[in-house]
Amino acid sequence: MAWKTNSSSKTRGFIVLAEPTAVLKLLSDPTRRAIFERLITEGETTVHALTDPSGVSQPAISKHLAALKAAGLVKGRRDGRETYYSADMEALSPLIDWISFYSTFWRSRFDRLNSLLKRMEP
Amino acid sequence: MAWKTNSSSKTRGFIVLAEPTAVLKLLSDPTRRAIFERLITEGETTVHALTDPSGVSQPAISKHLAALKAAGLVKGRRDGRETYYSADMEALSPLIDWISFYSTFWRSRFDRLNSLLKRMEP
DNA sequence: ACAAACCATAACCGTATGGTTATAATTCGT
DNA sequence: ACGAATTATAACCATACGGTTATGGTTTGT
Repeated sequence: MAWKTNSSSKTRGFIVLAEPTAVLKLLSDPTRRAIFERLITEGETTVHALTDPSGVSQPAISKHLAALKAAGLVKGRRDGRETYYSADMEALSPLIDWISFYSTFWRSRFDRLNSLLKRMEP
Repeated sequence: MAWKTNSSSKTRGFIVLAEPTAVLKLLSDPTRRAIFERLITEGETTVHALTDPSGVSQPAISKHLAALKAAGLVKGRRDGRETYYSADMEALSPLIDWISFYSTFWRSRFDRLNSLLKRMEP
């Protein structure tokens, strides 16, 4: 299998998986994932709206948003003095691909074993 | 939505999601995820077999395995002086549930928007 | 015009984390 | 029986990380 660092795509028949490390690391922090989840469910949201019930300071939120943005998980639109952030679900692809790949791998192993057992039974 | 910390199940009609934080944290480390992937694809594997091409020391591998085991991602079977570890894909459920939940949420939002646009077009 | 609001960044800090070496405990092979 | 092999654990270390306060730059409202 071929591995590529940036995006997930099909090239010359090869299924090229992007490394899910960055996405996993970003989502593994609870506050950061909470921000991401709010952006998914509420759509465009400003920084101070995210800060309000978060329990952490505004700079903390801004740093998390910057990290998420650097990985393409969110994008920010400046409007006047406030910045509207929104989630980009597409950036979850590396993670979804990773899970899909190993789930289907495991599933096919399981299926093979199952059919083997079936063939042995009768 | 209700949140539960341990497992993922249906209780009294509620869909109860386990927190994916632990799984995400464990998989976000490249060497640790590499170990897990090897256990998926190769089945039961000993510690020194995992150590060999890993580039890190045997205690490092053992510590990673202990962490994975604590979260139920792997289980170990002692046989003589070696321990055979294997992956337990079932422990990925919290992560899969999380992705599924937010993917379908996003998908349904998209579908609603799409049908709205369709209704406006003609 | 000016104070307040909003956001990003810098500087700093305590802790978590992933790695190392050293060592102890079993178990295998001869 | 004894040395080698396998694994786990302890002790330690450098760095990464998530948080804080301080501050500066815009933009808004009055």
